[in-house]
Amino acid sequence: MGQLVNPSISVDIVIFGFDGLHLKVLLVRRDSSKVENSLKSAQCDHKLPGSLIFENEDLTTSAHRILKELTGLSDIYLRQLQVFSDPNRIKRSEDLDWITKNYGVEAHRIVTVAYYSLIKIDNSVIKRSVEGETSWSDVQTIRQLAFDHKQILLTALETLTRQLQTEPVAFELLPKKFTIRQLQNLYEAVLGTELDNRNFRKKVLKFSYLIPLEEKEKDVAHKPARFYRFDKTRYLKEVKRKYNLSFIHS
Amino acid sequence: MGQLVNPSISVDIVIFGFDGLHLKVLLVRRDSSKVENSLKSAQCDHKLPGSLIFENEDLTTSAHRILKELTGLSDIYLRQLQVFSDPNRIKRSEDLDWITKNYGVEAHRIVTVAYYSLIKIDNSVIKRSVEGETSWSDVQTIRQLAFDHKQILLTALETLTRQLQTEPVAFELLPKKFTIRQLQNLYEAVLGTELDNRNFRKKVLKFSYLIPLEEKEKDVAHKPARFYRFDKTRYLKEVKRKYNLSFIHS
DNA sequence: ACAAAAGTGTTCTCGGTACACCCATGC
DNA sequence: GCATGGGTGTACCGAGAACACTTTTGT
Repeated sequence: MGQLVNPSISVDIVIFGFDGLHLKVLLVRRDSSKVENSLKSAQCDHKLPGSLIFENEDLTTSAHRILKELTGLSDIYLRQLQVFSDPNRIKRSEDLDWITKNYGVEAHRIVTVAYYSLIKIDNSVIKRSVEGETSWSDVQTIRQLAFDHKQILLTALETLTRQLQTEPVAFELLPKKFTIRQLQNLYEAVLGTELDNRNFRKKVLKFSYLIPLEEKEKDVAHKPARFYRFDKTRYLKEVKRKYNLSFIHS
Repeated sequence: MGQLVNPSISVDIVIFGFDGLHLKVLLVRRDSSKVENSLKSAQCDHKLPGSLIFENEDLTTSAHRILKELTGLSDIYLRQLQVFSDPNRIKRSEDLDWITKNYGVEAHRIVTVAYYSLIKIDNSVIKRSVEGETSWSDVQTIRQLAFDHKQILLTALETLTRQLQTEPVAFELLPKKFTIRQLQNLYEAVLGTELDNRNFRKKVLKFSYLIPLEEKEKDVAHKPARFYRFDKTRYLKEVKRKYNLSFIHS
């Protein structure tokens, strides 16, 4: 690496994606070949992407570095989640061995800062070098993960659910052109409920920042759906307008 | 201390209080006597309470330890805010000197985890040992603070504003018995707006978890106001009820 | 012509907002 | 009796929820 590594602070990232129907997380397979007794942890050999940090970098920079190494992309939605600092969060000796051998530093206790990130699956050409090591898993089917990563994932899910209801983060997960149905599917997948299509449409089509395009679906065996795109500038204007208005009321 | 200190991770706490009219923060005065050139930083000699962490403690435990040392209280509302990790957040050499001399460890770069905490000012008998060193400051009047603590304070304020509108945290800042007017003053102070008293009452009195008491104000030169208390159990029930109902809708 | 999903409108309820006056107390 | 802040009610408006049928395409 050539840079000074801080042996007590790491960054882990929950990277969400949406395939049109299910919410996915990007996981990496731990290479257990360096550690004996790897069979013991056979069922736990997936973890969140992450890394120890360099002494001269901001943690957000670390997180972006990890994302870049993994996906090749650099302009990605990223947000700090929270710190996980239980002194026993990495307790099993194989886990400590794995870290020591993987990073070449003597690891004792590691405090990790969790981030979560939203990416458009179509964009994310997972880089060749790590292919086979990384995979999209359906969030609903994940049973366990290495370290305390399951807990981190659950926290990220909670945050995503909340965000989705208050901020326009959905569009980070959808392709640039999307149909209203895709948008609704995303909300239904994350919130775990069914939504009334008529009311959903009525609601989202009121937003000035949802721009209808001329383009429509093709080769589908039903009435083709119109595509829309998200206009960030208009969104910011709309938020500002509401904010201003809220000062008139008391 | 007798315990192993981690020299690269600290905890800082924004402790909010409410005096009935203004929102306050608890600040500590830096003892600059150990550092030369202390005059240079005369205008910056207040900081948030904080400390480096021990290797064997969870960060929340660290934060509670700091609160206990400062106020003598242990059952206090505490919540993680976020990490501040700019490699240059502590850049001035006096600052580094101060840390080194204060903690007796060689400090280079410190990543800090900010917490925020809400306390009832009447309860908080600031412990004698640190009296004179700590003080409640009016949030609106604070101009600058040591390190990046001003920025941390602003982040905490934002979070508090948001929380106040979605969770019943107001009651952590008010005495156990309070009047509706006190509650309204708190909202007005934090949100920075005036609220219509009739509508405010109508709204909050609908909550089943706001319990009217028989007791009223005394010795006031106007109609005495009734006291209320917050019932946490009922709050949780009400939340649960709403949550269940939200599954009926779609 | 039929299957399959897209797209559309109306009614009702409820929460939020605007707004003005009487009430209990100390002095 | 008057000054001071506590406490109350009504009318309007807009957002959310329930609910069923027509449209466009491929086969």
